[in-house]
Amino acid sequence: MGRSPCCEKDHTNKGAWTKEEDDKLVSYIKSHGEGCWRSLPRSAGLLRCGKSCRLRWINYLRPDLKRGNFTLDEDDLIIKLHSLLGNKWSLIATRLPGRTDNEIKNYWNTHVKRKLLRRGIDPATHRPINETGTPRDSSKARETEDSLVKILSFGSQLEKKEICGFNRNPQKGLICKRERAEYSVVGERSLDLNLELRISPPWQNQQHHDYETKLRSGREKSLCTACRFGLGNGKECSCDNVKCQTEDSTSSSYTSSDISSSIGYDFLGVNTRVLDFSILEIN
DNA sequence: AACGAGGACAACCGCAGAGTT
DNA sequence: AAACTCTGCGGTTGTCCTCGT
Repeated sequence: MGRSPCCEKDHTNKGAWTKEEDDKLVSYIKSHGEGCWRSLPRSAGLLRCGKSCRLRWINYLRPDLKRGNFTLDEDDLIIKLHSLLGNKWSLIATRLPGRTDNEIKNYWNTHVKRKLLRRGIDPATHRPINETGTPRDSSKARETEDSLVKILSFGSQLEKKEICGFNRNPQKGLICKRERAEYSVVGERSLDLNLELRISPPWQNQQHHDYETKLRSGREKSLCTACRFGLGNGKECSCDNVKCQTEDSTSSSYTSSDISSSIGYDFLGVNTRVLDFSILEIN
């Protein structure tokens, strides 16, 4: 049984958006908010597919979008993130405020790829083009694997039950198969790695910086990570967040001790307890 | 001025995963 | 558990623009 189409294709416009359509979409979302893309076109009086509306809003009309050329910093960040994450454009976009995954993908395909090729670097693997052999074949490969293990175990001491196999896919970069990646946290943080890439949701950048600044100046009380992630559980939590202590968020299955033990080693923006290493797959 | 090649980027398509019934 | 819906993602395509000849 096939899937039903997301919209009636006979009665929808396609192609470039007109100013009128943009205005309709913007004013509708301003008054009703995002979401329910399927019904939005009809409600907003647009002869467009819901997917098309979503794309138009996310990639072009959203007010927080940063237009204009990519800066050198953004350029470098994209390259670094791509070497780690591969073509995970949405994930990369979360680290570049005001940039969309589509924009970054286009930028990568039209600028960065060429730039790397000019430097003699394979944009798919981030390794010199003339370098032969798979990572597994060289000492460099071992280094690569070691660094990924360090990344995976960032800030914590992990008991490495079985080192997972690292395969390099030309399209997707390093792959760590989940069934072979079994780690468990056995102690406090021991590694002090500065990986530069502290991947987290975009809002965390400024918020985290502000929080740390306030903390240092004594204007902010310390909070457990559960509270900082909005997962506060009043029963177990003993941090300074009053809201955290009084709210009975029974919906959360994570205790504050679970989460506070994970402070400092969030990866990909998700607490390691929330995103267990055993299910982490980079591909 | 006309044309073609290549670049830039907006938009579309198909698929997968999560959520719902 | 299965069927279905909705949303988001990544790859690809289409169109417009710029530049060189």
